Amino acid sequence: MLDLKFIRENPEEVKKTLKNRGMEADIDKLLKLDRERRNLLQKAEDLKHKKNIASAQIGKLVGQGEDPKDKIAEMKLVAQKIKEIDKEVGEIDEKLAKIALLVPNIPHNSVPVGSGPEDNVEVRRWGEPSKFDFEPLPHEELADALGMIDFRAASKISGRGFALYRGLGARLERALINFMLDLHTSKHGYTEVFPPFMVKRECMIGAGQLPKLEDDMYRCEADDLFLIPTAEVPITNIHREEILRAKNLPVYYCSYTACFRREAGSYGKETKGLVRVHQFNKIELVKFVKPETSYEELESLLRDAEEVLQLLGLHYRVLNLCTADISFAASKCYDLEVWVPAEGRYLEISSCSNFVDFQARRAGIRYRPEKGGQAEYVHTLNGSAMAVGRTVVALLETYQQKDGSIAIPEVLRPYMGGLQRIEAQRG
RNA sequence: GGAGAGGUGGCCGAGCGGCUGAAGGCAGCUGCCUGCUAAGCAGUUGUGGGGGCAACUCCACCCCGGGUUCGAAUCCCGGCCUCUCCGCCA
Repeated sequence: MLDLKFIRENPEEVKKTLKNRGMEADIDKLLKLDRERRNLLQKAEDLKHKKNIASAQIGKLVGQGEDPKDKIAEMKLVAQKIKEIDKEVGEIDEKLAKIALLVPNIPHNSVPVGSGPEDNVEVRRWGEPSKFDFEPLPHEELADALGMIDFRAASKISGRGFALYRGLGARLERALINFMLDLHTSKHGYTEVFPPFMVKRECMIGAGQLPKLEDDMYRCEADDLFLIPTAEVPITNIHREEILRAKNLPVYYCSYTACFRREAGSYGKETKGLVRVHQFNKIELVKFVKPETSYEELESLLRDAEEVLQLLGLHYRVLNLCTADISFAASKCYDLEVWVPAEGRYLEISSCSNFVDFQARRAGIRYRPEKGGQAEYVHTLNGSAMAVGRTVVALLETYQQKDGSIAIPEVLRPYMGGLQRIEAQRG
């Protein structure tokens, strides 16, 4: 959420942002409501002032044993009037919030202006696409042939868009999770967190997922709880409505969770394999930092994420997303795209974003500066490091051998019981 | 699921219809003092919003939402959360 005062004072910039992002929100109506609201507020406050003074007088008179009947009768009317105005203000507040929650974050000036994914700017590439002297197979075929993933069983159990890992497939998934968590906790200084996978509505609003994306969420209606679409939601909300100590900043968390997405509206896209499923595993990095450091922190967050792919020896590129492509709550966002040989293209595998004070304002996460004084909103950042399922996709396709087996990268072997290669299994 | 207790400022904790934006303590800040550190003394410190160039001033906020009242942190109703005991359970 943007500061209402900021919108009031910079309506043109906000409108420009909307245009650059290809989004809509009725800023003029917002401003009109804001004016009405302040008008009414003024009236209500004058009356309240009157009431407060009169009440104090009445108290005094009663204390002196008098009976100020007239005054009480008069105040009764004033109280009635106040109630009416307050009700009106409440109605305007609701309308105002509805619009304000739909206004996206202002992009940083280093974000390229664009109208679609084609305008994203490639920042760098690491490694090279692997070369094959045979036709590389897609991951779902490899995984099936090796008995690693059973899509048929998954759909029997849960319908389309789910995966059931078995044997070394399940082991590989677990190995990747442990490898990533170990890297971030022991080398990059993140504190591991294992949060609930179901969260309350206000957490979804705080992290900026709602009200915009409700259709894409799984919701448990009886309790109004949501299955998390990413660990970002529970982790960001750890410090909701808190004032952090400056000396404790920055705070780094990393977390493994399953993620649940309905993927409403994307039927027909990427229906095969692990690329787009309703439940997947992800390691997420989340930072709470002082405002003046957040863009540096974004760069180091990005490096922490990149290191996962580098250690796994997977070719990737880094994109600086353009205004049309960065998420609603982000001011700047880098995507990591990993090379998937069978398809001969780059696949989004991580997204690293700076939200500046946007989430913090929604969620009420502040800190007290060293010198004391006013509490200020922290800046929040997060990034995937990595989406595990898509890492499996890239890994299988990149390390496939002519005989259909998969070579296991060095760093994963300790997590695979020393195994160097995945070959066809029985059962 | 049943029976109780409770949610007050950065933290702890008093208050239980008007003199309370809220005692006291801790923490923070500012002076003084002190070889340094620690301690001590004095002062000061909540958040959000409105108006004014300003000093300033007004309004709201004691978990959230309603209600009673001229007046609510204090009384009533609903919700959320926490704790204790019983039951159930991986």
